[in-house]
Amino acid sequence: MAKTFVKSKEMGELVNTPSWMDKGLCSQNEMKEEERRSGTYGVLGSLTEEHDSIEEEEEEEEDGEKPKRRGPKKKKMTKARLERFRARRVKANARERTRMHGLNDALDNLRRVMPCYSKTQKLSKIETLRLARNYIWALSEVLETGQTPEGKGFVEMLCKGLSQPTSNLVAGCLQLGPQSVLLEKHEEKSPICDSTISVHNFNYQSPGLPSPPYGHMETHLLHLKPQVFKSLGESSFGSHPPDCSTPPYEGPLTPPLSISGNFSLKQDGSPDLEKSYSFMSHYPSANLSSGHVHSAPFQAGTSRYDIPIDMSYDSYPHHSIGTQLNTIFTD
DNA sequence: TAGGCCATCTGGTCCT
DNA sequence: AGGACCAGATGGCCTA
Repeated sequence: MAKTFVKSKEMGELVNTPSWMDKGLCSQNEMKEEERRSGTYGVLGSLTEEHDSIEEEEEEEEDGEKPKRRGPKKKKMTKARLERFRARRVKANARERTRMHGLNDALDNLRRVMPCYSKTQKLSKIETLRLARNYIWALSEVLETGQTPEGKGFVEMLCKGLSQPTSNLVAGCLQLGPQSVLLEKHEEKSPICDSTISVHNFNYQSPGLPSPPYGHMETHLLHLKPQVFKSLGESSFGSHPPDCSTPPYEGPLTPPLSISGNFSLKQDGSPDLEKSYSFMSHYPSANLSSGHVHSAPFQAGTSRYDIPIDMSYDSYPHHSIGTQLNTIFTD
């Protein structure tokens, strides 16, 4: 169990055993437990030369005949200094924790405005960033070319460079019709068991949305100028896929689906992030029992994100999406 | 059990 | 001097 204690490269020169080893502890975790018990969490692990120098200092005080060292004299680490050092370290640890929590909160906020937000299937950090990049890129394409975001190319763009599970998740989310208002408690339920899903008709009419990306994929498009919508017809993203320059991870592209989104709007038309729904809740039990449920055709059954898909869309307000979906699936 | 993901601690560096 | 930021190390948890 005891792992080799490897300090960072700078600390690699130290030959002293770490304090938690001195204490006969098997691991840093045991050390942490010890520190928690003793109220010195984050302190015992901070083996430093300063720490060592305390003992040297005490030795020197006892042994006055020791030859003096050359070079810059190291500051003596008195007990008071050590206490200050420890206090500093504890404060720094707390700040670092806070900082990382802030970073994680920001990532959570980012997840919420992604087209496949789900509390039950959280995207990893790296996948969140990749999807965000793709999302920006895809929406930019919509703005520039005026092409429909309902085409396969759009989903291809979103999934570019994503891992297979994330691609499944995104595709699973986007291939469903625009229904939205789902309370958070629904998100905790299994889609199979959830029979209380309400469908919200999506007819948002413009104006004062804050800067994107807030809301549903179509909500984003409502920011576009009317002439852009005029040209929304058959998707042609697939015909000239934008150059995705630098994904460090080039996962396989997944077959595209149609899109919807996952945000609901408040009465006044502003996005209601609190009610953003989970993709897991997209599947009304009526459809699940009506024989229209299929697995997503992305290595179905091999992913933990595999989800059932209602291909009929009979119950969804946007029949065009359902029609397009059927076309895509029958390709 | 291996691998992915994550939280935390830590020391170094840069900036105010 | 102290804080922010960063990257390396480590161990826990979870899943295939």
